[in-house]
Amino acid sequence: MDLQTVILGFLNDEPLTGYELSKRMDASVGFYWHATHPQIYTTLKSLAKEGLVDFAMEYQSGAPNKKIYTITGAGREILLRNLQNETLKDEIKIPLLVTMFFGSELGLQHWQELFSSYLNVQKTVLNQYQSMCKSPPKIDPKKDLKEFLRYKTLDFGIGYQKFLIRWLENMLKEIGE
Amino acid sequence: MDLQTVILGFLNDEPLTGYELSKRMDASVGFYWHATHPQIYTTLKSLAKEGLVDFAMEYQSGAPNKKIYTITGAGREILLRNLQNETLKDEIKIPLLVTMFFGSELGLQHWQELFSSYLNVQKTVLNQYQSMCKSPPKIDPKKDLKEFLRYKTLDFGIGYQKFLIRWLENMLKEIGE
DNA sequence: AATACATATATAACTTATTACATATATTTC
DNA sequence: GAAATATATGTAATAAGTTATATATGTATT
Repeated sequence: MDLQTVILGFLNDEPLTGYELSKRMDASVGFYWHATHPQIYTTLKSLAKEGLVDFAMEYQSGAPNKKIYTITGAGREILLRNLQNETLKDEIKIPLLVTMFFGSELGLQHWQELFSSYLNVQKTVLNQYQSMCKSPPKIDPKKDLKEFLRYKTLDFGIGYQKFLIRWLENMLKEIGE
Repeated sequence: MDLQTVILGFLNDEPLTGYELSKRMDASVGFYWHATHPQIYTTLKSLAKEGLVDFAMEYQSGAPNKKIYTITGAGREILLRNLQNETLKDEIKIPLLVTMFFGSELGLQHWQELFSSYLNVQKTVLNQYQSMCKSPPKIDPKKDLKEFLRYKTLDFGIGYQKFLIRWLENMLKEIGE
């Protein structure tokens, strides 16, 4: 999995500008695959060079011009091939755990503060996820696989946050505070 | 959090060669912060240049020579500073979720196979984690914060794997197979 | 004797990602 | 009226990470 494939995936749904792509990512896939805007703009440029996407200029008087990107036939082929051959090797970097592994010298009080501020952040994230989907819909995977799979990525996020929050609360109980 | 800090963290415990460092990482921190060996060797080189680590050659007749790295006083200072100022921004890349978001065209059967092979991998990982710690020890964080925090990183891994496995089993139930 | 695997180190070429810089307008808030 | 924020696009410099290649030995297996 790489950013090229992620961008092709979004453009396979609808034409988008770099800016919109960036916002879309932040609001969905971004939680388990993040990219900054310079990365997105440079990747779009190289995708265009490879003929996997195309773009149309939308000239705006007053406001800055837009480049609206669309996926090409070749792009769709590459997208499907990449999704099929995906090796599913996770890359998970959780600095809290690394800090825990090496940071016992920071002392108990530091850890109480760190865990409880991290807990607050994670509760906010959970609320964000839950507000994206108030009532869990009953989607039949046989009827609408796309909606089903997309809902399930959110369901994963909610489940993960709940696990994290439980784990942190238990941690705080054990170290006091 | 960066690789420099991770390496300094290990060397703060004991002197190690690049190779040993690589093995240590694979067996512990590697699960939530992975690095390849070329990365480790180049980072050690730059740490030495900055005076944060030092090394002694161990000449071996027959076997290849070793470079045994130790942390310096400056290195210990930087380590503690980095751990204190850690911003705890997670970077999580889970290609399965990205593939789910864009890969509905792959069809139900593909998904059944993918989820069940991913499930097997995750069960193996859980077994690995559990074999590292057969009986959950009762560690008093007030008495041995280091051992407590290190155990808790493993506890996190076990909890995460259990969540993942439950989620995957539920998924397979919902899509059949 | 040959193969495979573990130990041990390292560079080169390449790809990816981050941070800082740079510009420009519209709308909202104080 | 000023300041902040959102929209909108990009480049440059740097840092980080991957894959392939290179060398060399010990031990265990077949």
